[in-house]
This record gives sequence, C-alpha cells and structure tokens, in this order.
Amino acid sequence: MPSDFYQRVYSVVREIPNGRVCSYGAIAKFLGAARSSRMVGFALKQSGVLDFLPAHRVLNRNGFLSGKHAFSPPELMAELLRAEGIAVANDQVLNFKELFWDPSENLNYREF
DNA sequence: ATGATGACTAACG
DNA sequence: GCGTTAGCCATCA
Repeated sequence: MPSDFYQRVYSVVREIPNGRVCSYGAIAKFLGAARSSRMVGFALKQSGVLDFLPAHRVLNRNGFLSGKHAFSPPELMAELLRAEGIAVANDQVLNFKELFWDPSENLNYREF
C-alpha cells in the first residue's frame, strides 16, 4: 500500500505531456517536498506495477537518464524517449531545457 | 526506535 | 569545471 506521497508523485508524472520531460526536483517541489527529490525517484522505481507511468520522462536536473538502469533493458528508457521524438545521446536528453515541463506552471494543484 | 539506502541537489574546495 | 561532502527525508531491515 503506497503512501500518499507516492500517489502524488504518480499523479504528477502521469500528467507529463507526450514528448516532454521533467526533473525530480521540480516534481518534489510541486508536491511541497522540495527536499524529497530522492523519494520521487524511489516512487517511480516502485511504480512498475501500477498504471502506465511515463517514468522515462523524468530525469535528473541535468537531463541525464539517471534511472535507466531501473528499466529492462536499461536501453528501453532512451528508446521510449526517442519514440516520443525526444533526442537522446550518451544517456542524456539533448534539448532537455526546451522539453522541460514544469508542473507548477502547467498543472493546477488539486487534491490528489 | 535506530541505522542504512537511494532514479537527487546544492554547496565546497 | 570536476570530484567530494553534506543535507534531505520516505522506506525498509
């Protein structure tokens, strides 16, 4: 039984538009737990059994695929991103800055 | 309850 | 600009 924190993480990640990416810190901040960025990644790792979750669109603040090793195979993460038109090279999203999607500016806060 | 862990970040040197 | 250190805090053993 996932905690509410997890549910909130999933709710935000699910709203990430196709072809866009986000960072752990941004999600954590939006959830009001700016210092719990690590927990965001932790939640995503456990999200495998839940509904579709674009976890591959969530990267660290540098745009690196920090969580690719959690996929099977790890290359799957980069492939999923490329499948959405996102350029990936050397485990990094090239135009991360342009593709960045900030939940605090594009998603209205609501009860999760 | 205590200590270790981690898909992170920011601050130092 | 890069490697190291230190905070952070929800889980888990």
